[in-house]
Amino acid sequence: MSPAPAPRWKRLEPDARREQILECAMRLFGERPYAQVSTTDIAKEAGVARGLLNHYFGQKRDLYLKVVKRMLLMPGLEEKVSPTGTLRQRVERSVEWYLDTVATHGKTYVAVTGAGSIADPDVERIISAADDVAAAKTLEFLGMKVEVGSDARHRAMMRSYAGMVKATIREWIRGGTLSREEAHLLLSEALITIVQDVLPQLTPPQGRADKGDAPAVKPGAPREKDEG
Amino acid sequence: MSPAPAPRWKRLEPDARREQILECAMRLFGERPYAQVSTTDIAKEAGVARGLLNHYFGQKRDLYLKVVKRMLLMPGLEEKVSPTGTLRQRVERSVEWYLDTVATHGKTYVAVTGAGSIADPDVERIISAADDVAAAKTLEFLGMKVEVGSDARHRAMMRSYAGMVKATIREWIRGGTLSREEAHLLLSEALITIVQDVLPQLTPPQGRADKGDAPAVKPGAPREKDEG
DNA sequence: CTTGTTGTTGACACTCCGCCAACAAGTTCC
DNA sequence: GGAACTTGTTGGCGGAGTGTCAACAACAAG
Repeated sequence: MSPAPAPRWKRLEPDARREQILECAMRLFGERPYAQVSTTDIAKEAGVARGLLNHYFGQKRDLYLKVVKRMLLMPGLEEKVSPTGTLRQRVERSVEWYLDTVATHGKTYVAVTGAGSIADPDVERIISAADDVAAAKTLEFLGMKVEVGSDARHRAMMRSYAGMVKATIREWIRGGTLSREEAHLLLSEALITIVQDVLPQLTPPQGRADKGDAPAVKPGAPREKDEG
Repeated sequence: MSPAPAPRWKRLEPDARREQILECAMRLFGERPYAQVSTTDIAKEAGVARGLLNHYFGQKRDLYLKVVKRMLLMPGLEEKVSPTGTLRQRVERSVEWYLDTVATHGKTYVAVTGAGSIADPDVERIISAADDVAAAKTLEFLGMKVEVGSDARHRAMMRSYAGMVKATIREWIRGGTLSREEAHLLLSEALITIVQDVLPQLTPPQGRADKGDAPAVKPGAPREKDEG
């Protein structure tokens, strides 16, 4: 009889194989830090040869970059909530949405965004870019669209705020030293202060204006809606 | 003549050699991330054999731990400023002092504390402990000494705030996307909000108190400007 | 079955790290 | 001054991890 070739390994489409490897890598990188995950581990987890990782993703760092990108790819904020209500209400909905989104990713989000990450300019660039996108969406949702002159500093301050967001989520997810309600409270109050008190104090690009002189958004009097 | 032995290498006291190696390690770890600094580089920089690093510091990670400890060893806050004046004045002096202290360390501080660090539980533990010390000093200086019941959550929130502090300093030191004055503004306003609005809202250890029950400052009723 | 395409493998070479026995600089004692 | 001892220091060995590449095998087409 024909001795049923009994293939020693299965042959997959490049996209399917790529996806499978990526999922295994995401799982392992979420369990332990970058340096503790060897390419051999990932290959064993995926049931393939180690060389295949390099074939599909190049260097180990490139594979990690793909994991980070996948992890930071979140559904848009503007699709879930509508920019109505007071500034406080919108801020609290934004924070709520972000905590919900992070909760689904859990440990991997903390591992990817936290200090427990790889020290690499490319990784930092990607995370920073993702922070910028989230910051822009949040600012637009909050009705803080301002002129381009001070946009760079606005984004810088939102990146600073993102640093607290990550640290807070780490306290919440990992050790449970903060409850979800406490994290929500902290992040909401801080964001309100930044949007309402700090950003308007920035001196405009041309000429100096003292505190509360002529900011794009006056403190305590946030504009209602300007996106429609 | 006596053939001048011509020693091929110099013999140092253990403490002196340790210090010399540590300084070289601090310099290199400040220039590029952990993984990019090989023990061979440090040994070459110090002009010693690579094995000597292991002899004095154990593993490479242990040497990095020493660098982090040295970097986070800062002069005490309470010695420089006295806890007088309004809350805002004390907060601004605290921030001022911290920015001054960090400015002297510069890049290395950013490299050690930022996301561009090693992913290691020990390192995180040390950084977290240092954050706790700084947070405790700051809270005490600000006169926020509270009962031990909610102390754990206070420290957790201060660690969250520390996340923003590091991110802000990174924006200031690295790219210069924020000026020192802007960093000062952001960190001061945020710290005031946390100390004044957020921490008092924490539910006491025994029994729950709803929002606005008896906090020091009610949410939604922004504080009066106490700066002039 | 033969041929061709290409997803996949296994081994080789290189780098980096921890370990350790041997070595030498400096000290003490005679 | 020289011998013996202490100990700071070296250099090489072996293991682990990674990138590369030619050869192989699974599958499709002729």
